[in-house]
Amino acid sequence: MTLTERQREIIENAVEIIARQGIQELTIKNLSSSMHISEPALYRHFENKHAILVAILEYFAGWSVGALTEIADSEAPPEEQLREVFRRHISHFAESPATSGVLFAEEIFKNEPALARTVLQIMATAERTVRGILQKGINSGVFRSDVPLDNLVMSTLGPLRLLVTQWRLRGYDFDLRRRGEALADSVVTMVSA
Amino acid sequence: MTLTERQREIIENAVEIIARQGIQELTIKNLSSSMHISEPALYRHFENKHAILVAILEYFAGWSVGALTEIADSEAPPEEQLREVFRRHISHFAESPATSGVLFAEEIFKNEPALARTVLQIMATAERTVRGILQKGINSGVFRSDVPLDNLVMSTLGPLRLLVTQWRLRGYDFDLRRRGEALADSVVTMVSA
Amino acid sequence: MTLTERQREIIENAVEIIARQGIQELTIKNLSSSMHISEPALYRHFENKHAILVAILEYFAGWSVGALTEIADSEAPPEEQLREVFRRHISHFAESPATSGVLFAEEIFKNEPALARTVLQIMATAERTVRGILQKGINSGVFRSDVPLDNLVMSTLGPLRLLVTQWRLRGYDFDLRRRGEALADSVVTMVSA
Amino acid sequence: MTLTERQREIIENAVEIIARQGIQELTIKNLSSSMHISEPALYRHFENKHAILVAILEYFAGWSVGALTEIADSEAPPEEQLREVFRRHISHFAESPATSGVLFAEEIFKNEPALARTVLQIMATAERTVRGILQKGINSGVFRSDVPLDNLVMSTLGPLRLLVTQWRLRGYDFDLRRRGEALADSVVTMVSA
DNA sequence: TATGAATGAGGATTCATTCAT
DNA sequence: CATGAATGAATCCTCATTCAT
Repeated sequence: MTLTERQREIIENAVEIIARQGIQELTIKNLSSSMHISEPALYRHFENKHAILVAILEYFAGWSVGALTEIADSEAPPEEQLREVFRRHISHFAESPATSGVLFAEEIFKNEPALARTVLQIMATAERTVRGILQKGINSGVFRSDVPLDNLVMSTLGPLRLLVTQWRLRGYDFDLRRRGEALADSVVTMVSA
Repeated sequence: MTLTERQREIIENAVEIIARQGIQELTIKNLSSSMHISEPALYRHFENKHAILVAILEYFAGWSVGALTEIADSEAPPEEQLREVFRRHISHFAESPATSGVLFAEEIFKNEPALARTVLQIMATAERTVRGILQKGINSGVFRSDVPLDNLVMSTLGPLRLLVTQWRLRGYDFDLRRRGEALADSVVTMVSA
Repeated sequence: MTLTERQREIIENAVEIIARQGIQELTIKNLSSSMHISEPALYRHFENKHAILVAILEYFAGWSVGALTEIADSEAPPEEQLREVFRRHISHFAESPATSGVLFAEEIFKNEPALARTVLQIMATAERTVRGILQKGINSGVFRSDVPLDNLVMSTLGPLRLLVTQWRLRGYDFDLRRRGEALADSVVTMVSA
Repeated sequence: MTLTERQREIIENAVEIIARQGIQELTIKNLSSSMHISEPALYRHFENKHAILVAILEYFAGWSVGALTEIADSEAPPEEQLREVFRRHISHFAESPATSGVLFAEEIFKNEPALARTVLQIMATAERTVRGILQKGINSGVFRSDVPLDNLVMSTLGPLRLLVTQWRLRGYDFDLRRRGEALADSVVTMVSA
């Protein structure tokens, strides 16, 4: 499912629209006009609107799985891996703020069960990876064991999501990297034994 | 801004639709037919669709502020207050699952700046209250002081939000109260000195 | 077809709306709310909207026929009678500017043949009266006889209508009486032998 | 602001509808069905209904300004120019009776201030041109000087408007050209010294 | 590869009117 | 005499999509 150059441009524009104006504004008309092409032209590149949404999600799924796998497979100690989970996500969002509007906005895909499932899978992958990291840390005694692993996972990903959500809702008006770094420190501190 | 009986019914139906099918499906047609009335009939009770969304948000804002104020004003110790924040929210969602789809789904109101602002205010109120509780705990030495207060707040509300989000996305397929209680315990543990 | 007090109020309000906002804005809702009553309440006084329009026209027809007959039956010399035609119309409009918007706005009643006919009758009555006055003047040698009577009529009523139309379109921003008086003088001058 | 072929067809149909049934019947549905296309198809050619009305007015404004300028710039003597003003307008209306319903029906555009202003401008242009012609005639001693110029203008345009209005209201049931020619003669006679 | 023109379905909203109270 | 609640029909307009070119 590799994308053509044009397809990439399209989903970038689509993401931008979703981020800036919400999904309700992601219409074929808006999308095509943002690309300075005609509406039918879009259909040369994607079968229909659904296919565009699918591509958006797959794009993120690919990035997410890739990034998380890389982290989990690294030699770094668990605390560092945890920090890296924060760092990678936050870097990604800081570089293309638009994406944050899509990745954490599950509502968007509610109407389309197939997409909703993909979203859940992306979330599940992230959870699984973080759980793995935490488990390693617990085993090695770096992370606390007085809290159920599941809740430790929530306590890691929850704050990360909330930070990004607020950043987005507030119009990207604070320094995400700085706040993200600090939050990662705090989370690691709280998670540590 | 007290609602008539009929207005309450309408926003209940609207919330239900948003929760079950997403906002894209909150159309005047769907809403009116879910109430077994004609479309124009809705306009006797709300000036327009926007007014319905406003009413939904105000309804939640009212609930939220009320609940949080009550907690903060209680005599309970900080740990207990924190647990109560979890309990109240989770009770509310468990009783009317539909509402969770609205309260944590900021995306919904993206198109309408006035509504987006209200959402931010609701979030801000929650944050302020939790910050107050945490501060009290820090002062009394119950909560840890080695983590910036802001991040402590994120580490409290982030997991709560994430839990509810997952519950919703998974079709309410787990026992929110039990998981919520456990999560509250964990969060309190992690936040404690 | 005598009107109740309430009916008179209603048609006055209706005329006001037509004058200020155009017929497109003459809706039952606008009309009832301008009277601070409910919509169904209007139906106590008029069978339907059509009946309101009929009443408006009959109201004007009555005034117009009355005024013109009085003038034609007076003992005044033709020039004076002609000036009186101007004066009476202009006084009427100056006193209730709203009415000008209805009386000369034949378009308004286009959709309803019955009403269109009434409008034509009102116009025809005015023409007939003016023709009579002019004929008298021609017979007595005061008015010129080198122009067909029909055209003399047009040259009398045409300018009057145009003056009122412009006054209305320009938002009643000039002194209708003064301009009307001057115009009457000019018309009499031009019509005189 | 040149129109495409299709746009011209649309405004011709729109004018026809206004003329025959009144503006109240100029709906997107009526207009599109009169063109044997679907409603949305119209929106390919005009952004919205307002734009259609604007185009109608601009079309007339263009014609009107053009015709009047041509007349005023001609070498013909003032009496002849005055007659030409009548002739050109009347020819135009006789050829496409529909247009008369729009050009002299200011009420139509009442709701839309922008359009109302355009109507006033068209009227003002006509007035200015006729005033110029009359002034020339007065200067050269052909036209009378015992009547204020303003009123002379009213006495020229007023009858012309009234004639056309009556023709339209009576369902185009008399020979406009013949009556127009005769009226022009009469007006010139009355305006002459 | 691109587009101009078109469309069926549906969007929110307003209309005049009715009816039970 | 008045109203709150309701409605069928119609309003303008937008949607994703198609098709001939």
